[in-house]
Amino acid sequence: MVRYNPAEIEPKWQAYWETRETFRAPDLPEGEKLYVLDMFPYPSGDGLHVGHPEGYTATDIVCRYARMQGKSVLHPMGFDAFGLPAEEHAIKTNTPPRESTEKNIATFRRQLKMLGFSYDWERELATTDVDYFSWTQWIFLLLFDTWFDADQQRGRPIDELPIPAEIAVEGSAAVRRYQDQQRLAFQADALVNWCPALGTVLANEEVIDGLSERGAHPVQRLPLRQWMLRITAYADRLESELDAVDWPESVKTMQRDWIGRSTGAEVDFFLGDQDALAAWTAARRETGFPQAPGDDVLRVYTTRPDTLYGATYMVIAPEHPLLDRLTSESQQAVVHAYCQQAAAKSDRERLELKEKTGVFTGAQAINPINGEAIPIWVADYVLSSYGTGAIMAVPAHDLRDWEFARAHQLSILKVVEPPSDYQPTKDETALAFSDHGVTTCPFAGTGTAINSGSYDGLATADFRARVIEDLANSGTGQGAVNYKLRDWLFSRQRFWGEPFPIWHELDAAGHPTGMLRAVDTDELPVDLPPLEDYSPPGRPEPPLGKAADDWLYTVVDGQRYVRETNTMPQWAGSCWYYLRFIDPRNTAAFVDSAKEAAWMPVDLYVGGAEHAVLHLLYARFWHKVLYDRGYVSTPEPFQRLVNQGMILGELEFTGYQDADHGWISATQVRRNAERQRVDTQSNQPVQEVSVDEELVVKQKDGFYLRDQPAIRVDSRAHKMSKSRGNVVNPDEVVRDFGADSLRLYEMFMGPLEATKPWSMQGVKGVRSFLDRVWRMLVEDRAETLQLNTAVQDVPPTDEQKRIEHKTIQAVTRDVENMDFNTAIARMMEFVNYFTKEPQRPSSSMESLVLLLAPFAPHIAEELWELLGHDQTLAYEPWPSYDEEWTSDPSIEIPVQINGKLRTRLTVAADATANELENAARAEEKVAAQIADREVVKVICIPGRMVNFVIR
RNA sequence: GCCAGAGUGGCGGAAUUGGCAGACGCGCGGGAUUCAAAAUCCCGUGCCCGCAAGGGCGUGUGGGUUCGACUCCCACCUCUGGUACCA
Repeated sequence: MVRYNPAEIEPKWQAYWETRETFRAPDLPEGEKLYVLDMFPYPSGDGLHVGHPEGYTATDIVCRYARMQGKSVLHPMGFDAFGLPAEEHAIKTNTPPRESTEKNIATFRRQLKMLGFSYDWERELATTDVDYFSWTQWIFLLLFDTWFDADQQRGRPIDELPIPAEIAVEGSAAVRRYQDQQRLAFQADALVNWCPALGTVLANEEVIDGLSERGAHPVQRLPLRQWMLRITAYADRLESELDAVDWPESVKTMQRDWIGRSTGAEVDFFLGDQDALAAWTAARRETGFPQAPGDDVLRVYTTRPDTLYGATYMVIAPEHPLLDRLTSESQQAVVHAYCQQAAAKSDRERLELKEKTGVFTGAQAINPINGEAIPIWVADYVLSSYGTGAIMAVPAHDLRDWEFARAHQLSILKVVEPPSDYQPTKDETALAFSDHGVTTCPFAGTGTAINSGSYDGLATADFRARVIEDLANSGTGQGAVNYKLRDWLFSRQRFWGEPFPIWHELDAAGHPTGMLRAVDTDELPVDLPPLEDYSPPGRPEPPLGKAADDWLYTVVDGQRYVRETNTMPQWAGSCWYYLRFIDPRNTAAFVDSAKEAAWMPVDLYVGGAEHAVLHLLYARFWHKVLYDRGYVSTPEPFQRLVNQGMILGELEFTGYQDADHGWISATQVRRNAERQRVDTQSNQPVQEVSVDEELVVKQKDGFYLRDQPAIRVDSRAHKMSKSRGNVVNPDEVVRDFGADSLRLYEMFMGPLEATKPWSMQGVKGVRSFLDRVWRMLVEDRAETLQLNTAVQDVPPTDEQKRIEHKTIQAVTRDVENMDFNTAIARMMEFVNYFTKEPQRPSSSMESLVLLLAPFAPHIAEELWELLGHDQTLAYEPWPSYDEEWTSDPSIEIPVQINGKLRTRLTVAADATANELENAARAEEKVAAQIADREVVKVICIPGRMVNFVIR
């Protein structure tokens, strides 16, 4: 008995591929190239998740198919291995994080190899490899050496930065400081999440609702010197160049929303007395609108400069630099108290309290459009980090300003008349109020100007254009663009990350002077130092501060320096790994230009949708800098992107119970505003309870408890999680069913991009398909491996030939479209047909084996060998089909009467409309139905259908 | 709230362009084989009425366009993901 035994044949073929280097990619592509990339995994201690092989199998099929079509394929794999879990493990066990990281990588590598993916393992890399992060540091230095030329819209070497004369005269230190301000990698104070109880700084994702994820300790926001990357300089290009890539529209939209480009104007409001206004106005007319606002004005950004006449007050953020100067003596106490309170609140808390709080500063500013003085308030609904951190409030035409004005009795002046047929939006009506029987609400749309002096009667768009021109002429404003995108906070107070290749200059007393020195590129890498202990430092400082002095300090040319002790975030390594895969062992460059130009861009990039914004935006940013500086040949790194869907746990029945464990029907459970499930009658939260399948019975509109037919339960699948206990382990699936079955099942579940639940029965199903494939070709009752006697070297019958060619056509088309589920269904049909055939032509069997090979490569290689071949099938030509054999000579078509199916008709495939109609009329059933009725119309679509419209 | 995407049998899903709804698989029912079981093979399987022939109803809900709608249009409901005062 020679049964299909994946445990035996899978390791056999994996060893074959490895020893013969079957999937080694050439340095340079020969002929048509295809670069297919998987989002490389973070090697967690839990090992591979069944979600990983979903995308990996899809790309593997694409690659194996492409090789059989004669393309040069680059298909690498590596590990995104810096990260928090390894550092936490290091702290707990006081062992270097590299140890656990390497152990985890070994597990991942074993599991990936066990699944038979056709990676070129010679190119494997981990972001934690010193050879790799040496070049990450090199790229950081390139960012450090680059400034963004806004006129040319590209990054240029810092040497080429024009130095203003007034700075040049101040000497070299001033020039260096000026340069440092313009670099793409620069330093700034930014708020960090400092957790005193844990004695460490936390990443944003480690803070939940203002408490630490671990231990739920309070977290404070502290300003700390941080490295930033000037991604905002590239905002325009990051947005517009999305047009050129073949990505899901939803991902492009998410990136555009994240970048959040808006256009409007910056306007200066004079801060002096009315008496001084004339002089200021005259001066501005002379000098024009200055680059920096100066102390005598409050600069605002607005997208609606057409509403300038409706500005009745101004608001600045609590962190605004002018706040102290603006605050009048009498208001000092309230303003101070307000700012203290605002600072204590986390961003989230600020949002949760929806009321618009704020206090008057005591100061006023003069509106340049009409010379009127309006009060300046401070309120935390204005963000310091957007625009200029100050706004002109137009309560009549901005919902937030309206709410604030209503709460603080500030005046509201209408300056835009809505179109006559305008219906207020939901949000607008929600804010309506009635006064003396008149109801008013804000209007945030566009319309016609009123109460706006000489601009009255202008449409919003025209007003906008005109007023921007007028503001520019008077030197009080100019058109401006703003982005929601912020500069990228690039440092972490962590050990397990890439060290920055930067020295800080120290003065005689050992204090930093603020001057920086880049590590020479020939001194890279800056490796991580060994530490005595990995526990948090207990101060809001990085753990690298604990390194030995010989790592921390140096002296160059008599000048003493201390190392930068922050490390880079996990995103850094994943920003450019796709380039290193092209030339992973190069010691002279991060990638050889000829190889880069030959392989780039990545033709297909597959991974989870969770990276839709950050990873993909950061990588595109780095790539554009490398492009500007001439190191890569394409403006975009990833030509085509596909997101694989999430794999959920097995389907479960979920019931709901109240606090006393009484059942509540799912029909009366809703999510409240906080996304908690509550009983709609009592408004009390309910508990989710998993219900055994046995206790559930199906009724017409859903599932109900067998014992309590009034209680409906939900039937759904949940995310896999350790706590829910529904995690599927790929090792076990391979042990029980084999890698080919796992691969095949992951592809058979449904469309690649869909979210879908796991089913172990489904795995069993595809395994029995592979068993059937095996028995179709193998004599399983024989003692030794031999071909099934039904497999014979005979030409196929016409019918067999049609099945074969139709299958090749369908599978080819489906693989091209990445519709792997239907491709597998077509192969199942082929096997269902041929297992019933007493004679199975070996040529047809070979076609099926080749079609199956990308999906289930181990069994395919084994059967290929059995069919008498002594070479791998990895480079065998993909089966071709003949159009002539993909259609049947006669077909069955439906006959409808008034659009309802009445009967079917077997006709020649090329029957004309006339022939169809006559054949249909001759059909007994049809004749009976149309006999005494008037036939109004007959629709005959050759090859499709016939429809009689009768009265 | 806003922006995407989705809703088809008991379950996963299929349906080139508006043209036979439910391919393929799971599950379930029946049968063959077997001392028996596993495995395998064969038949059936959307729901309702009917012994059957046959008929009616069916792609989240309500409406519309069309000879004909899972597919196109309008409104709504539910779910999933993203986002959150960005002036």
